[in-house]
Amino acid sequence: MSMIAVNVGVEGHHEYVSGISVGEVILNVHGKKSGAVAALVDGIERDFSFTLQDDCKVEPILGDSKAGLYILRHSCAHLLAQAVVELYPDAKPTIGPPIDHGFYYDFYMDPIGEDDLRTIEKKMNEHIRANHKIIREELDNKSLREMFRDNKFKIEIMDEKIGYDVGSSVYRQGDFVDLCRGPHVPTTKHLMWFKLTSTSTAYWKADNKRESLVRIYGMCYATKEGLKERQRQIEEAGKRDHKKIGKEMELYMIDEMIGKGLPVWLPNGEIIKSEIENYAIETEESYGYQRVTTPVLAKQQLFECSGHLPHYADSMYPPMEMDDGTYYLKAMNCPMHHLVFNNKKRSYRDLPLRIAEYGTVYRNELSGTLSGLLRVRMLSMNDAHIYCTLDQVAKEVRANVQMVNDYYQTFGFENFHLRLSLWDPKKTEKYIDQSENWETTQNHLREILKDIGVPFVEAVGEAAFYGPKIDIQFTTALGREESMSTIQLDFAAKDRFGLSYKDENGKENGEVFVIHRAPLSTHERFVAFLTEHWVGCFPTWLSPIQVQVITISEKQSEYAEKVRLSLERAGVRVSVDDSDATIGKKIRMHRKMRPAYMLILGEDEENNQTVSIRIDRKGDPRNGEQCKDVPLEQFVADIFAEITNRQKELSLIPKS
RNA sequence: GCCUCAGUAGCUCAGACUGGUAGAGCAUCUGAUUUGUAAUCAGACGGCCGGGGGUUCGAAUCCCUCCUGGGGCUCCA
Repeated sequence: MSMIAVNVGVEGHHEYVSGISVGEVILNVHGKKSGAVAALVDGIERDFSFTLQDDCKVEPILGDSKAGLYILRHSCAHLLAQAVVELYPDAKPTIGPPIDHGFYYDFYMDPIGEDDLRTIEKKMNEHIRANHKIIREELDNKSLREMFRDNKFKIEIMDEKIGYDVGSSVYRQGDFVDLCRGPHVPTTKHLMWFKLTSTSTAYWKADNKRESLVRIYGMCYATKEGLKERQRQIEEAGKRDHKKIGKEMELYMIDEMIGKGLPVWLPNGEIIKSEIENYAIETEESYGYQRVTTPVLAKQQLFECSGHLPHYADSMYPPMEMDDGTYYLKAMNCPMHHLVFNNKKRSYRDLPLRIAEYGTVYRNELSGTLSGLLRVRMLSMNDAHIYCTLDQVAKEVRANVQMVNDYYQTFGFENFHLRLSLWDPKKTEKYIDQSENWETTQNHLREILKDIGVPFVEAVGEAAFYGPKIDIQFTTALGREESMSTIQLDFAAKDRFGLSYKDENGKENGEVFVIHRAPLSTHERFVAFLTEHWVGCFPTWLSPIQVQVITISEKQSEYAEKVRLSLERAGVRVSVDDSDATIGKKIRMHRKMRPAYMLILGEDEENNQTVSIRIDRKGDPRNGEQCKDVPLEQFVADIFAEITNRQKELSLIPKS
């Protein structure tokens, strides 16, 4: 019997009999309650049953670590499949991966509803109580194919990922067995803290020409607290929902008579949108942009020229037949801006030329994807296109990354990262132009990003149809990632639109590169983000109601009117409530509209020409903070400064 | 578009499973009250129960269909 030396980390080296399982080693070193679900043997994830033959290094993978949760969720997906095939013998399991906050499993079966999820959960709990061992088995190719001969999806997976020469592993728990490379938790009792969350459909291989599958989502954590915490997070995100807050604050409405995905900006929302737009105009003027306005529709020929019709037609509203041709609503501004560029002969002295537009485009997004202001068919934005030489691209991109940083600073966004979005060379039909151009432009952008020195990730298949992009990705309250800003490099427009300029040598030069950029997403989406980010408690400069005046009794109506006038003269948005309701009632009524400040005016304030400032808006942790006896003149001057500086915090009441 | 859940007063929601005269709170309006920091009292107004069709003596309720909204349809053994 030979012995092996196992490096168990801080505990040093231990000697064991060769052939011992890694689970036993972990039990020996870390005890029963270690919280380990699997192990890292020489850096490779292994089941507890993995046997050690030689000297090696062993580390436990804890259930609440990132890798541990991944294994837990993967195992929970198997448990789900076990319950589903037992309850629905005809169901064919396909794939069941762990995902960021849980897992899912896709089945080829008849659709099921929410009630069925509870039945499945019960069955899963039975198997957890039975505490099945989860056993790994190695099979050769032939036995593997024999075992799954009734499941064409598993066979297809083998054809693609395993082939015909080698075998692979399966995992068995009770009567259930699934093709899987593992690793898994040792027994089903580790999967106690799970919950099935929803069901939906997905296509096999995300291909809508293939079979439609039933997808079941769930979440799974190592501990009760983990599960509770996630449920709390979901609940918290619900409170931040812009659709709910948007309704309370009367920011926007959507009416069936107008159409889905076509929001109406109500006065309060319009204020926020205009403030953002004014800020953008100011910023972009300082960055050397010139503004234009182009029509919302144009002839078919324009969109054929731009490449929209061959590559983007599905996302455009259907054509309108007119006596002089076929018209389309614009889905993007770029083709018209290209024509602006071409409107006169350009010299190298004109470059870079930055053309901006504050307008609205219309896109026929799939009806099922529409959601409040977050996904709409009417997109208002501060759009712009930069026309420059290849040499100038780096500087322009850098300026744009800088601009995005400026904006995010003002809006207080911290939870974001850059993403280089590349094309998918396997799906060339989705994109225009030749592969050499894609490769060189992508490399160019990558170099620029490296040179700027900001961290970024790369994503294949996320490019625009006309070129690669730098996207700024934002993480929402629910932990989901959304694109917020985008900087896109277009190498195809110059040929399609014949863009050119007279260069320093007096030659007509056609090497005009176009940068498409939208640093603030669309106004619709951006306001949705802002609303969620601040729970509707906007900084003063963005607040639809900056000051809500509340009188103690109707005796102060006259003074309230004076306060209103002083504030309005300073350009402050103010609203007065001098009704005969009690003070408590009035505060309660107005907090839902989330004014930046409430001003309480009573006899004392009137006598001394002062105001009593209060913060009270739904969802604000500073609620109830107040500041009495502030001279009216001082309040007006201070709030004017706070608004003009676009301050993020309410500074008129010192933070306690 | 596809799957799933839902739609009742301006808002938030009962009633539906088991068919029998549509309910509550808030908001609004009218009185009373004149208020000191998260709900003063009383009364009134307010509904094609999302639309259409069906079953039934009778439908908010059961069935079909359409519309609108929420969630999902990106994560690959």
